[in-house]
Amino acid sequence: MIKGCNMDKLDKIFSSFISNNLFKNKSVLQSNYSPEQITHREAQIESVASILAPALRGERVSNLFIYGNTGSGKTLSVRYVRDKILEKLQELGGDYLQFIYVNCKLKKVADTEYRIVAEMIHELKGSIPATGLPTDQVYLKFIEMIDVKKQVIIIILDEIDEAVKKISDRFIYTLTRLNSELKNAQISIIGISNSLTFMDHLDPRVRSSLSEEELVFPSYNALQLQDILRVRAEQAFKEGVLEEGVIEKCAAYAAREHGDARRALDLLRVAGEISEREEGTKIKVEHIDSANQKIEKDKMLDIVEKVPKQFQLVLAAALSLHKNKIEEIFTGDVYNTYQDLCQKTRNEVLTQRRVSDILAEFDMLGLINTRVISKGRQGRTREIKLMLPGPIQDKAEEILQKSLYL
DNA sequence: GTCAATTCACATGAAAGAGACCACGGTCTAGTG
DNA sequence: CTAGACCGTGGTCTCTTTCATGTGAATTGACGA
Repeated sequence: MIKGCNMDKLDKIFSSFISNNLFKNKSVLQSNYSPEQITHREAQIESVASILAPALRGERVSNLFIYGNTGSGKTLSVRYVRDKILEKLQELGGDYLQFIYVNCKLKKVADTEYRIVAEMIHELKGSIPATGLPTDQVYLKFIEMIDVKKQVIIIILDEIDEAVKKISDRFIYTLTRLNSELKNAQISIIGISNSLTFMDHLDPRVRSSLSEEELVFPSYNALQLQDILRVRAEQAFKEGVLEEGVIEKCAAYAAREHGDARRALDLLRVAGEISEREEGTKIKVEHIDSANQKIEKDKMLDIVEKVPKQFQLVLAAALSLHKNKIEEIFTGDVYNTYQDLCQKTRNEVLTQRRVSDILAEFDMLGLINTRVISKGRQGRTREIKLMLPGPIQDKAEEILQKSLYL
């Protein structure tokens, strides 16, 4: 019935998209892009390179531990050095050096010791079932694979703090001790972490072996962010698309978030997309603001939607309490409301212990903000504040209703 | 009024269970020569 | 004789429960001024 009009509209959207493309090459702004040149990280790259250089002679290199805030170029720099070394290696015609890159934060990878080792085997082009084998079998297979010849293996564990948090530091210990079981190959580990305090919680033995060398990546300041953005923007956008002050604003926003360059690039990209959708020909300063909001919003709603049902129930309980204008929400209140909700929707009721954990996880995800307070004789509890801004709240409620009632 | 003990309502930890998934090896079956 | 189907065992993973211990300040009640 509205077919005709619909088609016209779609047609318009498509054609405007084609004719009015602000981007020259959008992938430059995506987070997995590796640029030719890395701005403002020369010193760190040199350090990494000089630490890893002995590998080119087939010698084992020191374990290296790198830390710095998110988006300070850690992963980028390490990958850059890796690629350069591999290039050099090819020039020399050697094959006695291999890198294994594992990002411990990716959901399917992290979580367990088993999967991290399995992922390493994957990186080496081996195959291993996703589950079903004893963990030591997996280690055995890994050892078998790398010990076939004399070679240096450099394992890059990105976001290693996540892995240690989930598992324990035992697996790093096992990894460092693997060398004694190897006859031919040698292993070195590069650990990359966002958390500066991560090291403090480690077993001293692990700590000393992992941080034979240490490197800090300082956060970018606003000026450095501007430089980075300029270089990328030039490649990403067509000429004259960026309005005056856009880069500066972008950099300022990101600098506020601990100088997160990834964030800055995201902002710029999303701003471009927004402007494009509005069929504008320029990216204006206002677009950065909208982009900032949109990124937040998308992130949160995404979580609301993807989280398991029990989580959604808990969130719905907290949300309804909040809607009833109850200023101070505590764990007990949420639990009671949650129980009612479960009965209404015929869902299983979990124990308070579990709900407490779920709330803690929401805190981690940033949907709520909790603070453990003691109310004296009224006991100890979490004080819960919802972190969803108004318009997002409505959307979230919509999503929750849909997935809980239907 | 002051001080230490009490007490609440959870937080936080550790361990273990349930149910799903999976690999592996052994056994059975049907098809082939 | 052999390939494939089928089973039992033993392993992991995730979510959850059970049991146990910890905790910070309002409250209480004894005490002394």
